[in-house]
Amino acid sequence: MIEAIPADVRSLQLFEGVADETVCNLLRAGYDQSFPPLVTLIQEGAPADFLHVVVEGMVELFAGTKDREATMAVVRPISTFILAASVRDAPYLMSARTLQRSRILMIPSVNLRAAMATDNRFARNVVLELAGCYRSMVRHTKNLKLRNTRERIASYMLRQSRLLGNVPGFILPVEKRILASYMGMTPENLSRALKSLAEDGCKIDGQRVIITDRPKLEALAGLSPLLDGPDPEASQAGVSLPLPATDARIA
Amino acid sequence: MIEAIPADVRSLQLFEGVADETVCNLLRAGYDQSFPPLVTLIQEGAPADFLHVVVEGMVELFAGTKDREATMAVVRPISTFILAASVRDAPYLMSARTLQRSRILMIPSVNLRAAMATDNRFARNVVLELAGCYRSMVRHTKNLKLRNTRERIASYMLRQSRLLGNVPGFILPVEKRILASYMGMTPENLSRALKSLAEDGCKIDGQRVIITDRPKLEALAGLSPLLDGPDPEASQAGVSLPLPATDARIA
DNA sequence: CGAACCCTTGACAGAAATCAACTAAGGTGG
DNA sequence: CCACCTTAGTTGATTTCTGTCAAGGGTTCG
Repeated sequence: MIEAIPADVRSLQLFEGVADETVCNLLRAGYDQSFPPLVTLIQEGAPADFLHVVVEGMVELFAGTKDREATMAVVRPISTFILAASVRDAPYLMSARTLQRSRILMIPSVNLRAAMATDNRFARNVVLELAGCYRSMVRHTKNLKLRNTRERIASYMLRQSRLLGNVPGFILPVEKRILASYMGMTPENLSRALKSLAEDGCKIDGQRVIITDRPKLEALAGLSPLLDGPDPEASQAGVSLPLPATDARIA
Repeated sequence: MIEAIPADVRSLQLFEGVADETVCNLLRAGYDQSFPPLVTLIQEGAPADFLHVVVEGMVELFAGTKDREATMAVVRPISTFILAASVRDAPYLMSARTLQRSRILMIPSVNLRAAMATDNRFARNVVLELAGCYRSMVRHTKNLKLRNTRERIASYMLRQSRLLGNVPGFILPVEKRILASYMGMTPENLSRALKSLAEDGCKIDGQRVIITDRPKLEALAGLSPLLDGPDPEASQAGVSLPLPATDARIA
């Protein structure tokens, strides 16, 4: 299995500069599995026995009470998730389910912590990764508190555009109902708000998004590098397309 | 100055089990200063040159756009803040100001990172601290997304009560307007909601809070260990009184 | 004593959730 | 291949919630 995931997983920021021995030990202890869509990988509240890495596919992190549910992030390759619970040996605070057929690498938390103890560079990489996750969550929270729905949507569209190289058009990477939940609104509200954004420089047709008036949209979003970040930083940066993916840009 | 902060700072989780030499180096490189109330310690967007530690007093972390502002957390002794920006050498995502006269220990980020490189135990402590901060922020976000205003307030009151040992009565640790901002609502709304909570088992008179019907209040809050956490975990766990403070409990 | 400032209260406007109905697309099984 | 079912998305009507504006009480501090 080490041979099966050579470049992709090895190129994780988490493993950058780390001794091959450390990485190999982690990978040997881990499991590499494929899951169909809509499989629950993690139940919030369960003990965090494994660090998860999305190698292929797409995973939703969500949380809920008995009658409500909220999407917290969508993780795309190659990224880790629930690192914090793993290193603390604490219960998961979020559940995870596959949105597509996904290939997941699972590394036992025990081995993760052992690797941190023996390999200082790896420990520091974990620090950087966690700090990125933290900052990503801070941004998300700031977004929720400081912007209203239309502003959140506008900023999301601009962020997507930037991730693809400031393209004027792209395809939404996830279903709208998930987007709505991620941004803290109902699907109905998202639908209406999307329609109304046409007046502010952003037209939506199905999954296709076209930014028709960037300055106007930026004015609405009140775009700020502190809220939206010039850098992706974290692996789980939210509901985003972190890579200039093959077919996401449409214009 | 090392002599001036022996037990308190040394007892930080961050320094637990760390070699005296590492700690001394960090403290020698740091500055220990007192600030009057309402001094801005950190401006969001500025480079993170120092890790900050609240030794005495109280510090508010907040974020804002030009016309809006939101309290993100209130930090009380003995706790660190903006650790994530420090280790990543990235701009602060939040501003910080003193709410009371406060004693702040500032450790240069450069030294922090150097200590991580030379002392593995310290690096792992940073991991744990950051993971705690992350989880704390996740909880805060879940709170915002999954509960409405009255539920958020009810759960806050129950959490405060628990931190003081499940006392039925206590004094609010911060001004209501800050509480309101922290919980994502306007002061007017908080005021009205607090009044209405009398029907649900929680009476408020000025700064004094008395839980009159705990089961009823818990039912309203939908209290769950995953949302509210049995453990404080992070140093900046929000707007809370993490210690059984001298005069906070009133009943 | 006056000036801020926090908090509260009321009236109102605006935003968002809810409920319900309908369309469209994709998958299943006959 | 088609009828059927499920589900995402949209739209409209309505209610509920929340923010805004305005005013007044109380406290602290110079």
